[in-house]
Amino acid sequence: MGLTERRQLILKLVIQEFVETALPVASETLVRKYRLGVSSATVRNEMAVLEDLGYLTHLHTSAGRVPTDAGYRFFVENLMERTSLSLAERRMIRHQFYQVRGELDQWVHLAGAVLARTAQNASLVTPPRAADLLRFRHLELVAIHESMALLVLVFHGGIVKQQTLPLESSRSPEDLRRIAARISDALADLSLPGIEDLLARELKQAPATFGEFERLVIDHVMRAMQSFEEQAQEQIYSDGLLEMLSQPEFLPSLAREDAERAVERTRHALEILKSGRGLGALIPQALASSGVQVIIGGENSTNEMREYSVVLARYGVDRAVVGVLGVIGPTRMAYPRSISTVRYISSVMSDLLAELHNAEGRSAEGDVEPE
Amino acid sequence: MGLTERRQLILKLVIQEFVETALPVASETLVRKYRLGVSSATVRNEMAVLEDLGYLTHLHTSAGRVPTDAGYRFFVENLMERTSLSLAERRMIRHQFYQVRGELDQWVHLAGAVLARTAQNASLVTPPRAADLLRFRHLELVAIHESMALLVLVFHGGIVKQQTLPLESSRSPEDLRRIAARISDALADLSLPGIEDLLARELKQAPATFGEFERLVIDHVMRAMQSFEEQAQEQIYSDGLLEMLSQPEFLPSLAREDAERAVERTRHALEILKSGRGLGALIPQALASSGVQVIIGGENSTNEMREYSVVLARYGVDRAVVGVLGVIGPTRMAYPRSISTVRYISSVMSDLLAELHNAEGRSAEGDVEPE
DNA sequence: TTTTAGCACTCGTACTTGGTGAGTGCTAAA
DNA sequence: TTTAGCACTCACCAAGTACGAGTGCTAAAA
Repeated sequence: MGLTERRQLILKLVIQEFVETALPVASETLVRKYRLGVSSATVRNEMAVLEDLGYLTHLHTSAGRVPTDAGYRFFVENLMERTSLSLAERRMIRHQFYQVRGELDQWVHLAGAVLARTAQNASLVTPPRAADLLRFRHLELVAIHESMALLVLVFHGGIVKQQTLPLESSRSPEDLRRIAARISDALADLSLPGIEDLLARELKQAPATFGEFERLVIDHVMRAMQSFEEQAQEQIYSDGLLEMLSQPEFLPSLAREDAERAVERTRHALEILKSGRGLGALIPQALASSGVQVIIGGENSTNEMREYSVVLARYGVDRAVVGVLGVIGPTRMAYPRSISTVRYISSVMSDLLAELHNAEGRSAEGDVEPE
Repeated sequence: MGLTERRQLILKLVIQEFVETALPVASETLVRKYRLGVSSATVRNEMAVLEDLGYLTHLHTSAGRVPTDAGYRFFVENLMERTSLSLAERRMIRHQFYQVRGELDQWVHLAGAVLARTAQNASLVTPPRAADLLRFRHLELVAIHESMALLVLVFHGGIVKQQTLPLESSRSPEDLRRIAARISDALADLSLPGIEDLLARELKQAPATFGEFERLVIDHVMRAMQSFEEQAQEQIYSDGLLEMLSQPEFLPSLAREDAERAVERTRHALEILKSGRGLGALIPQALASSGVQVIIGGENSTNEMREYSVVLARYGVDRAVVGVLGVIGPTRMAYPRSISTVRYISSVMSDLLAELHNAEGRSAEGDVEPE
């Protein structure tokens, strides 16, 4: 493929310019702004070649050039300079996470907010979940009143679930405590299939190990695990809608265009983020591969996402708990910045989880960006 | 005051018509559609009077009439027929809550979703919180590994909080269990000031009751309670943005108007819901009063909310746990429907919480709408 | 062979104009 | 008090015009 130095430079500049201004880029503009030392006609010729190669387009004859998905792809792969967040930004982010270090359930929200603010686009984060199957660790029964108890379930990876449990007859706190301890010991470290096995074996024993009430509790545990496994796939937390909607694509005032388009796009963006359609498919993919993944526009599996790019990374502790986080925005996106943001926050989250697991995080692969 | 029957009828019809179509209402339209038996000129004269009284306005000379805030207020107070949700709707809603009856933390989300769908507007829900001070019930310590434990806190009202707790030295499960039981007993049923008292008294005793580690745990408990009390004010869950944005106010295609307005309004709505500015002030107010509250447009304390109305109700079990839920949307809102939706869902939530508290809910005041 | 000046051509954007129709406000008669 | 009649207002729409940014092409220059 005959992409001369100059053509690469021009492609890079067109993309940088377009990402910055959101306006089609004219040959004249490039020459003036970047002192290319050649005439606009020359640049036009080069642009025409880049267009033939599929890296640029125009909306109509007398409009400037705009990158195509393939153009962005080439940029991300070959032209982009790999940057990091500034030291000040990294410090600030670390600090914010430090402030909620004890509250595991805040991490996801914070990650979402920070991603969005830093990349100026929407973010998506899946809560950390067990790398393979959810494993039981411990349960607790707390009476609320005579006929109602609270069942608190703790799983490996620091995952906590609560459920209410109706009591047929009043039970003393000691009674509940004893039962909880008994079941906790019996189920310790088991996954859902493991518990099923246990019950199957237990059924064959003549003197039943578990009483009726204990069976009921175990049943609730199993159902909670079941529903957790099922829900886990779909749970995508998302934030930064407002940041994304500040992009000119959604502001008719800046990008001269039919204002109705902006409204439609806004609704569309809302629907995507709310429903998670088109996003769900990306998660398993991101979980399977390491490093930062970039999906650009039409590369998305669903047509709905044609105008959006997604930058994703896995985070967590290998073979223990993992999750996915990323940035989503219009294809006209500051890829270098999005990528470094995603990479950095993934490493922070990994470190946090590693602490919980007393293990090395998988922020590895040479990306470590120490505070 | 001098509002004849006919004028009241006309005001009512203007509002009904405007709420339905979102278009200014012409005198002719009313005569035709509702067979008023008088000429349009008569209706115009009456409308002019209603305008003088401040119940209606015009955008310009040759446009139909539009209700003012005062018009809506009069409608809500005097003209509106009090309706209920249909039996089918109530059944469906009850059913949905029944399906998540065990999962307390799902209730808020479900309430938000159902409110939004039923009222076709955005919803807001605050999680149930202790009516006065948060009271401790129970805690649990679960080791995650040698130097990290999970602290699970259970408070009155079924509120559960989790925190991680670094351990200086490894401790056996029995050790942790014993410590947890000891502290649980000591702090049982105490509020934050109560715990402070206890510690103050304990300090005077010669042989210290609590060891160093136990003090650390109690410290974490107190900090968690503190931060919970502080956060509780601001926690407003909101849903139904998409439903609200389907209202013609936000769709330039239907309501002929500068499309840019629609975009601005959309951003504005997003900001309000996200930041909770202008909403926070309503919560204490709604907590203080019983029954459904309606705040219309300019009646809001903040200017930002000038174009929105809010329908709010308290829910919960008096003197135990309470929360607030409601609907927010453009002033052009189907008030009867919003009000009955809010009332019904408040009663459902109250019933659910009452079950947890083994007490009668406060869905009382004659509004009981049994399934 | 590559670069560039020059220029015609295209097409989106903004602004103007005139026509249309919905709806009011007023007046005078019923 | 009601109503027919009518002038008047104003948003909306379509067509027309002018403008300007930017390209594509061509032919000459390097």
